[in-house]
Amino acid sequence: MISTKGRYALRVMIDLAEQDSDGYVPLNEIAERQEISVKYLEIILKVLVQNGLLEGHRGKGGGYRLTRKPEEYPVGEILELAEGSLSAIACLQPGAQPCRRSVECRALPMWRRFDSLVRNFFYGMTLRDLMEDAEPKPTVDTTA
Amino acid sequence: MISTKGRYALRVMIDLAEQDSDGYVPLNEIAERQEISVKYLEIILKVLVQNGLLEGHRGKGGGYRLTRKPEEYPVGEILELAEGSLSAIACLQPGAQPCRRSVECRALPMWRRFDSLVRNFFYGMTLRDLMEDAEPKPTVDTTA
DNA sequence: CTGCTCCCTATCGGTATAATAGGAATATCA
DNA sequence: TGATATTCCTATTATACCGATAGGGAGCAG
Repeated sequence: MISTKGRYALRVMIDLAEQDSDGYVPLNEIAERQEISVKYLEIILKVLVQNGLLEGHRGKGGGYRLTRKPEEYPVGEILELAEGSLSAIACLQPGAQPCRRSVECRALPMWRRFDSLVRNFFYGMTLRDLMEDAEPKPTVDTTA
Repeated sequence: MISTKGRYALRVMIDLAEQDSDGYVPLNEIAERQEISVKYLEIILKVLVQNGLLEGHRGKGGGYRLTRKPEEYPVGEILELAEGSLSAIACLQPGAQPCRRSVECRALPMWRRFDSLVRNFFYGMTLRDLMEDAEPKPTVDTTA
């Protein structure tokens, strides 16, 4: 289950990518656009800054900005940092002590395959892809 | 994140399938084999019984048994019942009121694709597949 | 030095998770 | 009839996580 942390993080990153301003974008602008509390976003963005995905700048004229081009951000990286982990199964959490029953566990191979599937899905997609993923605007006015 | 409910439910189902006894298998036997508390399993199995995936029989000689052949149980069905939902995203939970931003949400198409991926994965696999999924025993003694 | 903005720590109510507990209902068998 | 085995039902608990709020400190610009 992907929580608001991952989803909000992604929305902020997309928002920043779409502004494509060279300068810093203050968080209150982003928060307003995305309709999310500034204070909550601060917490979420913290880990992204610490890991170099974002650069934060204090003071007047400060804000956040991307450190890479959108196509260089795998979605999986953002989600994994914001969520803390992408593993859907406790047994497969990095750093988990291997469960005693792993040898005989009939389900483990499936969990592993699932884990790969999830990882490949999210790491095979970048911020850029999401930007282009916008619902196509209808060329004909459907309100007619 | 798949919790113990889903994982335990699956292990019990596999256990039952592997016994392939025509009769009822008492839960304490399963619990012992699987090293899970009987009382906790009772709770988990309840919903599987209510939905007809298992049949429970009380009294001496009672227990649980499968109501179908293993190949007729999609893994997804078991997980979805035990977990309550398979949706990884709150927006896509069945019965969720559509989020106000769904039209403009850049991430939504990806969440939808992810949801399908997960569903197809788990519904495209049956208990039988898991039984055959056992780690192949090494033919050469690797402890040498 | 004033205001803006990120940064850090703490706190909180609510809910879910992972159990545990006690007993009621039901079936079997002697 | 009664003893025993088993599922079924309801309640309770401790712990942790989620989603968010709050207050203030640190740094930068004008």
